[in-house]
Amino acid sequence: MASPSAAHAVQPLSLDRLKTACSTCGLRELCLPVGLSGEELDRLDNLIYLRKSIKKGTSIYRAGERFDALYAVRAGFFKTTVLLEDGRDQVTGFYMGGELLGMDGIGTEKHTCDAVALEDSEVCIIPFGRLEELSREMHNLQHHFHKVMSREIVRDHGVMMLLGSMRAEERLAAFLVNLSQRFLARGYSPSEFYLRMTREEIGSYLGLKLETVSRVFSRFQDEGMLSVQQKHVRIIDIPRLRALMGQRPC
Amino acid sequence: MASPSAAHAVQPLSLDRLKTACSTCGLRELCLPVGLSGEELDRLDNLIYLRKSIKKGTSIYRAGERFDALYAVRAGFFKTTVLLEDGRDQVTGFYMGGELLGMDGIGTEKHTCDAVALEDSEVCIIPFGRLEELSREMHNLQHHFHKVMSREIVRDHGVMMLLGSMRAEERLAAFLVNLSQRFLARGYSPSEFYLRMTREEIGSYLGLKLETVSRVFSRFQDEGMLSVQQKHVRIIDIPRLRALMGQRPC
DNA sequence: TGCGCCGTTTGATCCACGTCAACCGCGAAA
DNA sequence: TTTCGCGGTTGACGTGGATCAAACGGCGCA
Repeated sequence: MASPSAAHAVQPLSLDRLKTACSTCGLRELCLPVGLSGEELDRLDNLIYLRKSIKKGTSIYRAGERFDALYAVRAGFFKTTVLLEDGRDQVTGFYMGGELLGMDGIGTEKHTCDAVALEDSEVCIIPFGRLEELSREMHNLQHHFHKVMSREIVRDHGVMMLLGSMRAEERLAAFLVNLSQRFLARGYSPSEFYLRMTREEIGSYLGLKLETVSRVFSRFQDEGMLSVQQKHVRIIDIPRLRALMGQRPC
Repeated sequence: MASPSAAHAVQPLSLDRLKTACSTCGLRELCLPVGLSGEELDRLDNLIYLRKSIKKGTSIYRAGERFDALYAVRAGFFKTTVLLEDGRDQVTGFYMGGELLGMDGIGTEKHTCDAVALEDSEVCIIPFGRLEELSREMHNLQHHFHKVMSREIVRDHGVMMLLGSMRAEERLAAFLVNLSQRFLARGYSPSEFYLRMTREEIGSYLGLKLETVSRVFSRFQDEGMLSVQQKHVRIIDIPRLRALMGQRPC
């Protein structure tokens, strides 16, 4: 249903444009526009007018490529991976609607990881130079962008904690609780969802082998904490899962 | 010895002030002022006029405390640690001269880790609100600050890689090579230095137990790659150490 | 409808690192 | 100078997760 203010927009192009805008995006409360006023939103809309479809298995950018934009996930699901010279690679993050990709590239002007779609997806392109420009004029935007970067750092510390001092069960529990919360924030069920990534990708992110991930899933299921079949997960006992992720080994 | 330009500054306060300024700080090429012109540097000096001494073992800030400033290490050495409810804690980083601490706090306005001095140290206080203000007016400062945050993210990805897919020897090699480079960038010897942290702190950072760290040090020494006694390290074969950190297990 | 592939599950075995314990050595305090 | 305590080293042993291997099952494609 078109909003009253859009009713007199007669050109299809204009309508398309409207659909692209942050101001009408369902994810604006999770994404870059958080805290912006109506007028400010309009200015951000002028900056973010390009979108791009990314087919499953293809990448937005790859390590080594020139950095010049950030990407906001509009729809779909992504992973980022870094790789060592010897071919080993590791998943460093999973990204869903409203989350920002590409901040790793600012420091060196080159991307340092690959951002790969785990399903057919769509991203909004945020030219970084213009974002800096605009955030020089818009206090709120500037501050919110700093918050987003800071949270990425805190998230990474959480993963370091997980990789450095948690056992396999605790890691998977933490992973599932985190996914659950993020689905909830996006209006999806926190207790029932489809995993977009393989066991191997989960393992890579958690510093485990796929067999271990599979075994821990089975153990959780045996203990009645959740049910899994393939990529479909239903969490039955979130409190127990949550308790597990901060518990001593013995 | 006072520099010629400071010779006619008669008030002790003024001299003190001069010593505090970024413009005369030996670390300015590594720290926040990177890329600033003379006039810009002066403006930054007006912002960063407070310093603080931190005794060994005490902290600049602790998790949960209100965030309102960043801290640049002027002298000394720090670790940051996060802790789980159950008491487990983990070192998330080591910081030396010219590096910025506290960016984790921006996102939630509360610090999320403790920043503890590993030796008597000194930090410059950078009030964050004023930094945002100034970086709205100064392009270069804004961009450099974004780069610093981005590099923190990339550094964390490196640690995640290390924790998630490297063996103990590779981890310690990577750690030593990293330290070596950072000492070099600060004009110290890249091949001979004193560790400011204990084996336990190294282990915590690398996801290993102190005994393992100790054993790997001994193994490296037996193989002639370095010599260690207590906290004194002399690296004999950097190339071999470097080769080790990107090698397959077998 | 049947075939083949890839992701997953499960079992048997191995090994890198953790755990537990003893001892050493340096530096601070008495 | 001796003592004490903490950080570090080293050894013996245990174990969580890796590795190797086999089989399953859902899905795309012929």
